[in-house]
Amino acid sequence: MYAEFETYLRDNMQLSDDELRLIHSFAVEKKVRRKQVLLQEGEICRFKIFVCKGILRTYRTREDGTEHIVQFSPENLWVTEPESLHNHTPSRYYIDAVEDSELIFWTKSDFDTLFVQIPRLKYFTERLISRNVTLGRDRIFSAISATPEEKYDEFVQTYPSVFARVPLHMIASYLGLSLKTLSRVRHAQLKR
Amino acid sequence: MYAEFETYLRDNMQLSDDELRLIHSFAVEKKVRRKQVLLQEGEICRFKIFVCKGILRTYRTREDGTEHIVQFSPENLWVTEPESLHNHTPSRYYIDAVEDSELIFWTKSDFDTLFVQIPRLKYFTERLISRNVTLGRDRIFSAISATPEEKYDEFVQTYPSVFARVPLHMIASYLGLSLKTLSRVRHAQLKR
DNA sequence: TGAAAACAGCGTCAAATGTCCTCTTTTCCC
DNA sequence: GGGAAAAGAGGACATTTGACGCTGTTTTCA
Repeated sequence: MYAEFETYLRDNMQLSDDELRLIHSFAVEKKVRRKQVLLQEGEICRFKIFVCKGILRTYRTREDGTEHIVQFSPENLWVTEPESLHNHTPSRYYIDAVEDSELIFWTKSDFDTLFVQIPRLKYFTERLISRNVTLGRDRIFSAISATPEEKYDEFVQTYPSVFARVPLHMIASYLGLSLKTLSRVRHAQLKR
Repeated sequence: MYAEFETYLRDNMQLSDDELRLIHSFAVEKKVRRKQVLLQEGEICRFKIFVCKGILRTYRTREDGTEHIVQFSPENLWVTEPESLHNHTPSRYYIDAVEDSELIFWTKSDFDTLFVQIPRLKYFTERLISRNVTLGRDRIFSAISATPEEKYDEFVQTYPSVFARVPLHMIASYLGLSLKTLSRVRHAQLKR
């Protein structure tokens, strides 16, 4: 499973063999089953995850128990709960597996060590955060301005691989629509 | 006007007098009038702004010309368009002043110089980004899960100073509601 | 200071959306 | 293999929301 990650590293950073070994030395590989929970609300998040295979989701619940997905994370993405990780505060989000998945874990302190020893890794991570900030803004803009149909179309175009693999009610949850509205949008599109 | 900023710096970082002078040496102060545009869609963003006084807003338009506000920035906040700034790409967002405002500008390259010379400033900025990521997530969660009334209440509680100073139609734009819905929510609350 | 623009409330109507329900098919898991 | 759970479509109905038009007030600015 580590092979996928090493490919990812080589594709995105120029690292020496020593550096690659160092990163590997802190990594913990783990296979999880569908629905397995990786982080519960109230827990303190102590890790960073890289998704080699599968899909994770990050969501939050309302008082009435409904789940609202803020993020899907398929292969080659990093997942953590930054707020909880950095501040050592209880997480307000859940993280679980949508499919059987293959993951690699690092603890925060190990990753901080890596940052010190491998500046390029730090730099790369900053670029990822920057991209995430941009995507987050786009998502907010879409959420406050787009029609349900536009939201659905954007999602399908932007995350085709996720779209094909997660149940519709999760897509509805991600988009902030009822399942009913989503199915109406889809139905209307069949006619066109 | 620079005094407010220096207070802010002293409150948030321990910096030497030399460091404070260095930061000052790159700063450009500017007073702007209400509605003055600081960044247009299509322009490349070349600056970071600190708001000493007033309120800025960051928004984007749809094809039909409607404006959708993704951020308000009152005193003591930093404003830029990170995507455009980092990648030297045309901005998809506008930034303008909601009130007459007092601002301080730095160019990207000057700020990068400051980061190198003052590690503590870099570290502090990372904390701010981290907080912004958290706030962004909260905003997404709210946008996809909350009722109009909840959105309005959250906004009033979270940003009382902004609430008191911007017109209602901008609040509606920020929350993703029509002005009509917003006024209905407000009307309903008067009865309680 | 006077005209124009911005702001915000209100009413009506039509459309969009959600809730609740049933029913069917698929998937999961022991 | 079989029973249970999950997924999703669809109908009926109530509610919410938005679009539009109109009005009155305040603010802005030339």
